[in-house]
Amino acid sequence: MTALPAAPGSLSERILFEVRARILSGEWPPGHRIPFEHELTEAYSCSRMTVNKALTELAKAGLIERRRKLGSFVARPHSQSAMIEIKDVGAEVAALGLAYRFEVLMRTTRRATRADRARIEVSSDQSVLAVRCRHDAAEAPFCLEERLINLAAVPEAADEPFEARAPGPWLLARVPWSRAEHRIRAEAAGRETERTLGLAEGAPCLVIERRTWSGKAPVTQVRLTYPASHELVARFSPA
Amino acid sequence: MTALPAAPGSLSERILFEVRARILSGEWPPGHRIPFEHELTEAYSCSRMTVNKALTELAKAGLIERRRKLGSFVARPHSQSAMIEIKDVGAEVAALGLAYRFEVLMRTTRRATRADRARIEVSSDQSVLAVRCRHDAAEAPFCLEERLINLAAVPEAADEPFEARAPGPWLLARVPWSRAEHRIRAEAAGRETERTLGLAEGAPCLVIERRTWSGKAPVTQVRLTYPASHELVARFSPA
DNA sequence: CAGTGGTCTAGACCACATA
DNA sequence: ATGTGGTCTAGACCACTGA
Repeated sequence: MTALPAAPGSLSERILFEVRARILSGEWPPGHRIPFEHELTEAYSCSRMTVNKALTELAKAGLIERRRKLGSFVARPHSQSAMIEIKDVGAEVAALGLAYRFEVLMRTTRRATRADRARIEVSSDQSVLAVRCRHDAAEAPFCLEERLINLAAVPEAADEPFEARAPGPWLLARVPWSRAEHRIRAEAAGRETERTLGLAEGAPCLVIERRTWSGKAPVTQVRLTYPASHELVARFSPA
Repeated sequence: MTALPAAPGSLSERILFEVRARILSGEWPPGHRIPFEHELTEAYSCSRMTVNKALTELAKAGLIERRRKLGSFVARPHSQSAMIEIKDVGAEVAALGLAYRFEVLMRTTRRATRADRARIEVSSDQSVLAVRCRHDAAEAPFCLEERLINLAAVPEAADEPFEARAPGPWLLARVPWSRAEHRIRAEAAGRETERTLGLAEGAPCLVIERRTWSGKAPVTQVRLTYPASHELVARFSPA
C-alpha cells in the first residue's frame, strides 16, 4: 500500500477517506476485495465498530459491495449516474447576486378540470388553486411559474395572496413534503410564455416540472419555464 | 406521541423511520426539539449508540440539526432542492425497452485547440481525442454525443475504435472518476444536430454537458444533445 | 462448519456551548 | 458547572453463505 495524504477528523472518517482514495485512484480496481474488517481493525489499531462505520457508509454510497463470508469488494459502476440539485427560484437568483422580485400574474380557485387532473392527482370534485407567477432577476424576466395547489391538502392556501412570499417558499415552510418527482425537458416557447418572458417566437426553453406529495396526498404541481440562457449546474462527487 | 405504522429491519432503522415519519407528517414541525438521545434510549430500551446511529443519519440527510448541550432540532428546509439521476445513454434506452445501437460518426486525435480548451482543462500542448457518436433507440436517432478525451489522462483511448462499447461505458469501466460537473440547458438545434438527429430547423433540444475528473486530472468532457421529446425524470424522497 | 458482515451493548472520555 | 452530542471500545450474538 502506497502512502496517502492526511485525512480529516475522526478515525472512522479517516478510514473512509483512505479506502475511498484507493478506490478512486484505481489502486483498488472494481472487483478487488478490500481488506476484511478485522484486518483494518488491526491496521488502524481500533475496534471493529469504527471500521464497520466507515465501510457501511461506503456500501451505502455504492462504492463497495459487501458479502457475508466473502468480504467487501469494490463495486463495478452500474450507471454513469449523477445527482443534480434544483433550488428554489428566489434562492437561485440571490445566489447569482441579482435583485429578485416576483409578480403574481394570475390566481384562480376552481374545481379540478380534466387538464388539471393530468397535472396533479386529484379527483374531479376537488378544488385546486391555480397560480401563475413571473420571477424577475435584475428587473428582467427570469422564469415563468405555473402552479396548481391541491386545496384539500393545503386549505390555507385559498386565502393566501402570495404577496410577501412566492408560492414555492410559502408551501415549503408550511407543508412537509415526503416525495417529489421532477421532469426536465426542452420545449419551444408557447405564445403565453413568449409574451411573459419577452422571447422570440418558438424560442427554446428549459422546462422543469415538479410534483410534490406529503405522505400519499398530492400537494402541488409546478412548471417552471426558463429561457434557453438558463443552465442547471451540478457538481457531484461519489459519496 | 401517536401510534405509528410498523417499521422495517433493525432497531436503529426503526428509530430512524419513526422519527422521520413524525417530521414529515408535521407532528414535529421545523424548529421543534426532538427527544434527547438518552430519552430515546429509554423509550426504545436500547443503548445510546443505536439511537445515535439513527439521529446521525437524519442529521446527514439534513432533516435535523444537532447542537451540543441544546439537543436536536427539526431543520427548516433551506432550499426546495432535489436530486436527479443522469444515466448512461445505453442504459437509458435499455430501460425504455427499446433496441439500442450507436455509431461513431467522427474520431480525431489532435493537439488541444482553443475551443477544446474551453471545454476541457488541458494545456495547448496536450493531445485530445474528439469523438462524435449517434445513439439510436429502435432504429431512430435518439441522442448526439460529442466528446473530448484527455489523452494525457487516458492514453489507451488513442488506439480504441469504440466499436464494441460506446466511449461513455468504455471510460467508465477504465477510469475511476472522482468528480463530475453537469450543466443542463435548452438550445436550438444547430445545422449539424438537425442533420444527425433528423430535426426541423432550430428545433429545441435538451443539452447535457458533463465534465469528469479523476483526482485533479480532467478526463473527459461530453455533450449529449436530445430532441425535445426527451425528458429527464427523477423521483426523490428526503434522506 | 467456519468466517464474514450486521447489529447491538454498556460503558467511557472528550469537546463544546450554554447557563 | 453542567448536560448535550461526537466518538470510540471491547466485547457479544446472530444470520447468512460458501466450502
